[in-house]
Amino acid sequence: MAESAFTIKQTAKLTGISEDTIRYYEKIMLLPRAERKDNGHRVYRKDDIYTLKLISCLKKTGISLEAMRPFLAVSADSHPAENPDLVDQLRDQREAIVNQISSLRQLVDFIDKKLEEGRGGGGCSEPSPGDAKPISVVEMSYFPASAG
Amino acid sequence: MAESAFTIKQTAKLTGISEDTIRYYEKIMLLPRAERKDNGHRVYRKDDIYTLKLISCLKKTGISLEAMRPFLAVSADSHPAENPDLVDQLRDQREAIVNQISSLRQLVDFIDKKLEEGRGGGGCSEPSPGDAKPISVVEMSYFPASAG
DNA sequence: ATTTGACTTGGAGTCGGCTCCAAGATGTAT
DNA sequence: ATACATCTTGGAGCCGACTCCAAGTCAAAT
Repeated sequence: MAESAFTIKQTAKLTGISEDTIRYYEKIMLLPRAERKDNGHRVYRKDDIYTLKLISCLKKTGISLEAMRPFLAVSADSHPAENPDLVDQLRDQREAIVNQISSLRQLVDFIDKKLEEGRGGGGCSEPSPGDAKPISVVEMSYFPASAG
Repeated sequence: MAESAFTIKQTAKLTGISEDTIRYYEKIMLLPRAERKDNGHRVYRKDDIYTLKLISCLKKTGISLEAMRPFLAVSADSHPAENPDLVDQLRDQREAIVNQISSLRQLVDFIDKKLEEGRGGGGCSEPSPGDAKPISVVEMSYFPASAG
């Protein structure tokens, strides 16, 4: 019968996202309106837990709630390839994330240099629009490139 | 004499950070109080430009202004190793960033999978407290690990 | 002398993302 | 019956990071 239903409290505990925040996500329609019991209480299922965990995962990457929508849409939709808009949004996100990764890598190098020695600078340039190649940040200049 | 001095307007243009934002950074003391001319106008030098570019770089990684302080301190301080607090903060940041990178990598995999096929899930687990090993995300389960 | 422009200050407003609260409905335990 | 817990709703408040504005200063151009 009841295929694993959870209260909002349990859901919060399972996902590490507070009850208030879960309700907030529903309010801003990041999540679909949750199923209700006769008394109006929200009911969550496995899939909802999964979605919330996905959100929590996306949050770790630092993206905004708005930017998450395509991911959640594509996660719900089992045939994403049929939706060109979605595919475009995902491609854009992918690119943004790859860039972010390379900024972060350079930052790690910057820290390592600072920790190992006591001098030297690191910078962060516009990642070349190629792809995620192993960048040798050690060779980077203080002033990467001036913004036009 | 004047070793390359810039107005706030020029600085904003050079760094891609708005004048208001630069003043704001000074107000919250993310930046040291800028030198002033006789008329009270701010003057910026090469080093200040560099610092602002570093901030802009740090912002790309998604860290908060508060979290930037150690970086800016270590960047200004030429002998960071002598300040243990700073070193600790940097280590913590390094760890956080490495974790963020692995979350982001998994996300890229998630997108790739969604784009290539039309199904499957990706998740994002707690990165094992070892280090940045090449994680084969392809093998990840839908429900990585429940939060205690 | 006055206008124009680049700047100063302090403070108010905005937006995203929560977080907290009060009032009310329902469910179970005593 | 009454107390307590668990939920509901709507709305207010908070924090970070800006962003905008009004009033004023100063310097050069007309």
